[in-house]
Amino acid sequence: MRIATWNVNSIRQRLDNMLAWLKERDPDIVCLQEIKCVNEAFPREAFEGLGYNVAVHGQKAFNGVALLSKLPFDEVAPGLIGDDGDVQARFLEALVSTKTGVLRVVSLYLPNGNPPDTEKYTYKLKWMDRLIAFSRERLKLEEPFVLAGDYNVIPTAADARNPAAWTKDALFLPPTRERFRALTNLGLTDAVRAVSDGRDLYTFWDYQAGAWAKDDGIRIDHLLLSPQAADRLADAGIDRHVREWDKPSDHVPVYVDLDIESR
DNA sequence: ATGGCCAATATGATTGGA
Repeated sequence: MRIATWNVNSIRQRLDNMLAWLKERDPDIVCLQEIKCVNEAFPREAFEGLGYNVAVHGQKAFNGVALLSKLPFDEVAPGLIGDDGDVQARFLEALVSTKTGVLRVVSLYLPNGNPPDTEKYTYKLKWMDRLIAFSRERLKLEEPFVLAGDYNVIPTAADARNPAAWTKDALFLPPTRERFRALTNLGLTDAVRAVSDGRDLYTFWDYQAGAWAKDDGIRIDHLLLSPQAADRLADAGIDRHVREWDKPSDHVPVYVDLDIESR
């Protein structure tokens, strides 16, 4: 079972790249972020033609998350608990059945939070508190559970080429990192870090300032695994070569392989 | 000198991203 996450920065601008990458990596489940369209505008036929079931939680112009799955969805639920007034499309949860039992997957797009001296940062921190509460509840189910997406969190200095450049940024400020640690301290495993100690494990390079050319990247897209998923962890990786393609997203896909029969 | 981009919008300037 291969599960991937990718912030595509507009699904409609990235369709060609997505189809090329799906053919190459052949994931069973894909968590997408920043689709930047309403549900009706999502090009679902392109993915259904490849055998994927499609679930979309879209919004006009910004944000928007989606799930592609070769296994049928048993349940799909948009939105993160804890604030009924939150209208931003950043969270989509689904349950699928495998030969050996259920698998729970979330595609999330955690708020950026910049600039930090504004309500944008308080929204980010509250959103993270809600995510911690949600995860605590789901972990009680003791299921294989993958919480994947664009976290907009640089967990440690080793996750940035130039950590000093990020010290005052919402992605790296201590309250942000504290909450990410609170999340992993619940018992969730950062899949990429579980299989590699290396630097250069970046998932985002800014379009500006020649960041890609200088490999001035950060690792902010993560797959967190429940104990029942982490016990089956076989591999994890980052498809950084996709950043080199024409019309790239500023993020690249990240994937995990679990020893779970997919079909 | 610490820069340079990209996407969506009742668009041609503004907002958001990170």
